Amino acid sequence: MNEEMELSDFVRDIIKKDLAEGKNDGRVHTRFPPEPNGYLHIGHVKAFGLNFSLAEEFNGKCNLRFDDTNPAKEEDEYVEAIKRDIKWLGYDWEDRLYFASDYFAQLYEFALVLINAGKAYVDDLTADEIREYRGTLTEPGKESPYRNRTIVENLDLFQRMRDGEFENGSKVLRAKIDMSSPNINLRDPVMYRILHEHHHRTGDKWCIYPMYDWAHGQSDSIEGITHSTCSIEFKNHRPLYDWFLDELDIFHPQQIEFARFNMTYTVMSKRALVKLVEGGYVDGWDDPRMTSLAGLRRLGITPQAIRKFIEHIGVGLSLSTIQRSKFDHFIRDDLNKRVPRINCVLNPLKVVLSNYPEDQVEMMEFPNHPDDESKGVREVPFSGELFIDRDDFREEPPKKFWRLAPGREVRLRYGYLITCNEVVKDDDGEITEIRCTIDPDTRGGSAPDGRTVKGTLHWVSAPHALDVEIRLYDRLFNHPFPLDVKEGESFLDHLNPESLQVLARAKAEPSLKDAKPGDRFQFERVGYFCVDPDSRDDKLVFNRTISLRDSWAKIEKQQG
RNA sequence: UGGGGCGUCGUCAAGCGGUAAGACACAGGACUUUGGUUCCUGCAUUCGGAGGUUCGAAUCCUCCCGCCCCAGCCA
Repeated sequence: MNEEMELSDFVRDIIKKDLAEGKNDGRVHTRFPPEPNGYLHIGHVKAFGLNFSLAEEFNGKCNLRFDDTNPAKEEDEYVEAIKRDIKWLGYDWEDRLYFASDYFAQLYEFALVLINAGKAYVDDLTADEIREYRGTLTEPGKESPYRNRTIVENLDLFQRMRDGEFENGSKVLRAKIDMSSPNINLRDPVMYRILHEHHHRTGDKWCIYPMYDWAHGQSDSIEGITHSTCSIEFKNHRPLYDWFLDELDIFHPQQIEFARFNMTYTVMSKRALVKLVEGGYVDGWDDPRMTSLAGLRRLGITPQAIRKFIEHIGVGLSLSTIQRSKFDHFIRDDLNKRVPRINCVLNPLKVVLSNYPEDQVEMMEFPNHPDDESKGVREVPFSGELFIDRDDFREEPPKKFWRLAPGREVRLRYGYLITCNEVVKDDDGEITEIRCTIDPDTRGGSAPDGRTVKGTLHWVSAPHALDVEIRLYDRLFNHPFPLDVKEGESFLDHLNPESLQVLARAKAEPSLKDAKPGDRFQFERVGYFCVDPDSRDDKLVFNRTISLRDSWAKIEKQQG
């Protein structure tokens, strides 16, 4: 497999062409412009991954710029969370951290230029009136009665808007373009609104705030951005983006739109994510079931897996819904290569080895990774009382069940071959333990006579086992398209009631004793797990990142 | 029904007039001290539909159909 494969898509084609033509003196400068009003989720990685990767690939730069033009929704908490998440993915804006609010003064000067050119005016219409005057999708709008105020009057009014003389909503500054344009964005768009609101960075210095359309292109221009990518819903805004830059006659970056993506069994809209958090359906923004980067991190997914996944879904203009299985593939693929193996029994079943010398303990050698010797080996204690998983024993084994059953011989991985001879039950008929005998000639797990067994089980020595808590996370929704709802339903109706199952009494091998939050392991034959920050010294908590592929489960399901 | 965008395997996605890459998923098989990994094999005579241009069309033209976005003083 070619790991260094060169990425190719229409955005990169545009840049290659620009470079070939010597545009922008050969510079490539991108930016990622999030609004600090929430946490980043996996969908955002497509956007910032693209921008930072473009800079890396074409020897350019990528800025991080917070688009903080609406003080009502923005907070420093989000600024910090967003920076943390981008860094976690391995991207670096170096010293180029900017805020649209850094440009408020400059933007104000630009507005004066447009007013002086007769291209912007102060409008006294109310929000409702502006909506009425705008027309509809099929009917043209009509001009505001304030549209032809003199330049002097506009200058005076705009100054007084800035000085705080007027109430919220009483006036706006609008661009004078074309009220009958088929593109509604060009029907005299609002450039500034009055908002007597405290801004997370500029405090109370301003009471007029620029709208996205007025701030964005000019901010790009100020930073010398050459290629300004954004999602496809801004396609209709590009004529406006271009209009402002052309009227101002300043450096003109190129806006390039691309499509977002959706993923099955999950929601990615900020609105939906907020609802999940605020409604208490999940435990905060970093709940491991969330597609927020904070959640994926806590689940144990690696940044490398996320990057690979994003690279593989491509960049285009069509809205796609990626199957969750594709993401799962990249999660497993990365973890498999990266993570050490360990033994952990999720649902313990006691196994007593009747012919194993009492009180004897042997240290068995386990490789930490079956395909990577450099990861070394470790010693694991073996004794006469063990735990195996309840799933690995059946009193009446179905067809194709290779694991332990009365009279059956199986291998304890890197231990011994054992045969089950007795099943012990309590008064309710519940199996409490099974009694087996070992073949003492099979230490390490292979028989000198060459006989083979089909089943190999993982195990933990009972007296040495660590008690750990396991949180089995599953998909948050049980519907592939949670947002597809019938009348009167909500996406919340598609919540999977079994998305979290806690196993409080799992048994892990002692090697895990010094594991720290964030450490990842493969529990052999089970799945990939990550130590949760909720862990305490006396009790480790593990989150299941993802299970191993399980072909036995498939067979069993087919058998009914 | 105004404007803009998109329609290629179940899902993503290459392709840009020369005769349908790749990935995931799925189905077989090999190997295996993880029913994991790995490795083979199979998986669109056909590109939303219908016409047309051409020696030749997923690629060009015409018409039609479907899906998405836009009427915030949100971004």
